[in-house]
Amino acid sequence: MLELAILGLLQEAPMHGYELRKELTAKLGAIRAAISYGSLYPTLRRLQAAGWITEAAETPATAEDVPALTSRRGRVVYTITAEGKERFAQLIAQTGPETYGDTGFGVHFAFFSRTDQATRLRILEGRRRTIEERREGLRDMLGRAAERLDAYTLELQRHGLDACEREVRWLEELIANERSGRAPTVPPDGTAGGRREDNSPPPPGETRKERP
Amino acid sequence: MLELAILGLLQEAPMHGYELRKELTAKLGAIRAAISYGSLYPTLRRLQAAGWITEAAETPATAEDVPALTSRRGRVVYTITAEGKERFAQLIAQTGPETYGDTGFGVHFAFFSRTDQATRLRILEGRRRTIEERREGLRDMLGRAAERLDAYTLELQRHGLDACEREVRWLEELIANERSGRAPTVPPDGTAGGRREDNSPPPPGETRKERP
DNA sequence: GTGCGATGTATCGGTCCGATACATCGTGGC
DNA sequence: GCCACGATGTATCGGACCGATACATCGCAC
Repeated sequence: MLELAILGLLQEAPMHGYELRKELTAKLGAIRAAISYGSLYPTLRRLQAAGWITEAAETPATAEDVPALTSRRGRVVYTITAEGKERFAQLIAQTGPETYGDTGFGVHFAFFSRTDQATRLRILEGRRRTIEERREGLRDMLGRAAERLDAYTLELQRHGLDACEREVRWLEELIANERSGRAPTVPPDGTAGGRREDNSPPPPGETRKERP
Repeated sequence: MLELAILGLLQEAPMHGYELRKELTAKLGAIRAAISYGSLYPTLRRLQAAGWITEAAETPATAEDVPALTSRRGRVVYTITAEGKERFAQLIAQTGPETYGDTGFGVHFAFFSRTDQATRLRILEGRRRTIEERREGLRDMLGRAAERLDAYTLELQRHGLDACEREVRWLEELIANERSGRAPTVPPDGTAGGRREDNSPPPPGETRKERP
């Protein structure tokens, strides 16, 4: 998962580790707290060994001015390679059970603007399936096995069930939007929408289902 | 986390691994999919080494009848020890940053009926604090940094923000309930509430805020 | 001039997961 | 009669990821 996220971010611009972590946190803030350096650096090492990214010591723009006295050490900038872009394309397109888990889905979704529509639809429907199953499990528990559990556990299940139902509705909306060829929901004032680089869908619709 | 959950479940009854996993899945179904054997067995080993649980090969009740021919192998039953109960009490009472994360909070909450009220309140408030911070982070992102992110990422943030707001409200309710000395919300038909063993709170109130 | 928070790179031990392997049991179909 | 199949059951291995920790630099406020 980290691999996919790193490759995706480096595709936008070369970065050093610290920056990468901040961008990662910004992009995935909704699904995970903050990614640890204990994961980040080893993964960068691995990606580099595989030839998907290259490491370059930062050369200050004004290199001639201050040759080597202040020395400006550290700051290793990582750049994605052609093979890395290929790898990203492969990872982003391939779907499996882990694509539908909480983290996997979140990461894939965060890069939906680089994903073709067929894949987007496949992922959204797979995720819906997964959540529906979780929901049924919770419903069963709250129905049949309720007397075996204490009041707090039951309340936890109820809250979880609520979240499942809510997410299924959210996914339904997204799927409907996707099928109609529209971009995802756009905020009321309409001034959003990131820079368009490669293959995000044509966003012709300005419809926004109001959220009261 | 697993350690706490296992100790908590074995306190209700001795079990073998497979059963433990099922119970774990039932109790924590709302917060995590299903715990892996790759975590369960090593943890059981660790708990046993620490003297918190004991392992006993299952002796069939009708042991004399079928002495050793069919042999009935496998089925190792784990039982919690006095030290284990002590350890559980210690783990359930101690709070820290990891107590307020998604998984940590879920596990602690699932054993709230074995937790004293002061600790319950501390955990609920800590969790609320954590979610409020996550919420503020998402709000900032959707406000200031919105133009840097694509439409899908923004939609993900919105959904995350929504979930945060919802959870904060849920926690507020629970905190209010806790302060007033009531048990957690009780389903409308009122036939719930697990067996009462040690220290769950006196549940005098039958009030249930209706969920339309 | 000095302390302190942000920036920045890096490792280590430990927890947990996913895949895999293997054995037993009951049940239903042929 | 028998056998395939799904549930029950124990177990290991490699890998992903986290939390704590260490250490160095930079800019700024006091």
